[in-house]
Amino acid sequence: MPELPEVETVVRQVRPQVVGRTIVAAQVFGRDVLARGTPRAFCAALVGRRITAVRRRAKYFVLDLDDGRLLVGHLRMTGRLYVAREPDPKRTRARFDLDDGRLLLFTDVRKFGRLQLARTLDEALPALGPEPLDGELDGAWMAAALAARRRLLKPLLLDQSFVAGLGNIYVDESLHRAGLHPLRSSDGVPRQRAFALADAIRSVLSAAIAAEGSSFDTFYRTPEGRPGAFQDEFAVYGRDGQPCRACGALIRRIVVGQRGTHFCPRCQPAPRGAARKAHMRRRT
DNA sequence: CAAGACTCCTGACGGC
DNA sequence: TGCCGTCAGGAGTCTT
Repeated sequence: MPELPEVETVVRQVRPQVVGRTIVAAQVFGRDVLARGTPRAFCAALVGRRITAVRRRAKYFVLDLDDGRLLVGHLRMTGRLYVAREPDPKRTRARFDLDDGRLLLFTDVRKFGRLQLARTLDEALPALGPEPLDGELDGAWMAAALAARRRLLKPLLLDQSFVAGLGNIYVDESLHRAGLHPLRSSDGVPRQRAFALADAIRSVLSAAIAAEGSSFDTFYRTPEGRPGAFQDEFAVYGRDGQPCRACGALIRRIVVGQRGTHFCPRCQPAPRGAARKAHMRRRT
């Protein structure tokens, strides 16, 4: 699903196609496309605006407009943002006609994605943790941040107010690279492992961006229409029952916080009592 | 503060 | 073959 690497790929590929272009018409289709405001005001505010930049914050994409306002969107599960010559009547939730005759489309099969117009990023976005690739998220930061909380690693890393941009796939992959079990408590992580986790997050995300993201189902495609390639490098995600590429033990899948969670029982040793907890969760 | 449940939505998939 | 139940998952909200 679109996480940081996928959104970064979208932004990089859409940017050269729309920067400098002016929106000559805007339409919104269906309910709940907009996180805030009315379709009428949204569309009226966009017509005539020139797009001056395209960027990413966490899993949000941001289009800067020449009047200083921002078009902010989230792809959630199945959203796509891309430039096309022809509309996609079935899935399109918002359509922006550009002055070169092409269309900037926001499509979304499952309709969880949202758009909004804002004057500042702070106005549009909830509280977000640091960007993993901006330098702030280093070993020292991670060690202090983990120690300051008492939460299971898996849901903590999914929490966007802790670290921005990670989703289910890259949390599982990062924990495996760091040798940390998803059910471990954050305050029990040794300092050395916290440093390893910071490194793991950065290296997994960088590798995934280089591969243009992950496509393991029919949903995520780059704006240019290609699947990503990082699914070929998954160490644990979706590999339950298959041997760990590092040690040969069979990858396991459990549910943590209502999320499918994949790990290697040998590379990521369980904390005390974790097996019992997982067992009880499955029974209830 | 932590954590679980629930909600939104629809294509894909397993079972019979 | 075809119908139907179940699942997946980001993030907000509500409850325990």
